Amino acid sequence: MTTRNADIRVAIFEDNKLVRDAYEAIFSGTNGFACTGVFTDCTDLDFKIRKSAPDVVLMDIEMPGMDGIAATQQITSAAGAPSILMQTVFEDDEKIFAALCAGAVGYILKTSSPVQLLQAVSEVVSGGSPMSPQVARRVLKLFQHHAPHATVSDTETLSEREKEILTLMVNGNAARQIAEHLFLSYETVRTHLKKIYRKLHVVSSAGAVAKALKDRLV
Amino acid sequence: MTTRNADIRVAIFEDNKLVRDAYEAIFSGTNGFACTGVFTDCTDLDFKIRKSAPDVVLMDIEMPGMDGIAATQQITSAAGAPSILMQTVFEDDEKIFAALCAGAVGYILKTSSPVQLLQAVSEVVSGGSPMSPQVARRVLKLFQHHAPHATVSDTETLSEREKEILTLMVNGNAARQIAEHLFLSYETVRTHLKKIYRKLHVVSSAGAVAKALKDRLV
DNA sequence: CCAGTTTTCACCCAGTTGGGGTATAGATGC
DNA sequence: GCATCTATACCCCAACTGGGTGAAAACTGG
Repeated sequence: MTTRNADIRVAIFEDNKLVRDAYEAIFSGTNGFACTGVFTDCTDLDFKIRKSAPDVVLMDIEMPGMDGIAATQQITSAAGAPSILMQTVFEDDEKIFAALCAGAVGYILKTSSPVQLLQAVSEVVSGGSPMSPQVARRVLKLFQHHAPHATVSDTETLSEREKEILTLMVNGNAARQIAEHLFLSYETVRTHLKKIYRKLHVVSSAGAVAKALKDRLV
Repeated sequence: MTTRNADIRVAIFEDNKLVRDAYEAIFSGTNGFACTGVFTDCTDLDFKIRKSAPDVVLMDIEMPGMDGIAATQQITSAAGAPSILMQTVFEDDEKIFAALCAGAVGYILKTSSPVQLLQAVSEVVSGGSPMSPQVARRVLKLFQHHAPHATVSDTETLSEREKEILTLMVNGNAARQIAEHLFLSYETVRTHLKKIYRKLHVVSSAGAVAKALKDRLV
């Protein structure tokens, strides 16, 4: 460490100058924190990370060139990588999902106060994942069912047998295999399949499988 | 509503008497909150929920008889169900995962202070998902681990064109439709499909769709 | 007991699918 | 330049699929 042992080393990736300067001032001017790098984009990303050797990277999710999500993926793929705290102006389910999949450990809004920001970074260092309860709820929603189309009404019109057959289909079985598996005649399985297609408003096995997985019918 | 309009109605499920009484005291004795039900177990669960009509259910994750996870599942499966805030003594990855899958919207530790507890319940009501940064990190870990199977190696062997065609298939298109959509000949699309099947190790469109969705290839 | 639903099975038929070839044009790479 | 890859396109053929119709057995709830 080149800084005092208690200092948390923070690197900032942010394309907006006003925000960038504000962040730099906050971390540079607060005891216990050190701003070891301020960057406007992700070119030479590996070099910038090595040079600033941060404990925590504050990463803007939207940046020109390589965006924050791609950068997060690249940074976290290395061994001993720093923790990455994403920041965004507005919650966007898809982006949140992508950022967390990419390996970000926390998520804060740009509307957070300086105190909240410092606290969030501290929490990241001590092994936490700070995020606003609102963002946490969104993450949970994605987590609970990545595609919550929730066609409950349709699910329930499917009989037990039909769900059973749909499940087998999702697991890659063709009509003939399903028949063998359930000790049914091939024609019976086909009859079931036709009814399933009508109920799900699809016209092919591929469509049925897609609907089953997207709507969590199985 | 039988209570003042600003009051948040809370129902408590907790088998330990000391904890139970403490919680009741906290919610009964704080302005803006009303404790509308205190229960030691989940027998007659539906009745207890209907009777107490809570906005938020504070649910112990471990209880004799039906545990808090099963109870959460039952409660959230009904329409217009209350939000459920889980509480536990110690973080347990599996239990956290199960509880959130069951539909809990938040998660707090029993070591939380009364103020934190009240704040957590308030956050639930206003659409948030309160959880300690430590718990959030665990959720994220499970989330990152469970959700993105990301068979990157296999995905990347699919060419851009192949991914494009696979996406169209997932969206319910047959070979003929894909051909029209991409201004390709029917036979060309079929050639692509055959290559996709070989790469994904499947033998049908249904299998390809299942793999694409399960492994998030599209 | 009767009506309705589910489950089971069968046949017909046009169209599609999956597997196997073969081949040409363009891009990439050494 | 030559190898390789990708995208494009076509052919054959057996098998499967999806739609329709019909019908019997079993169960469900009045």
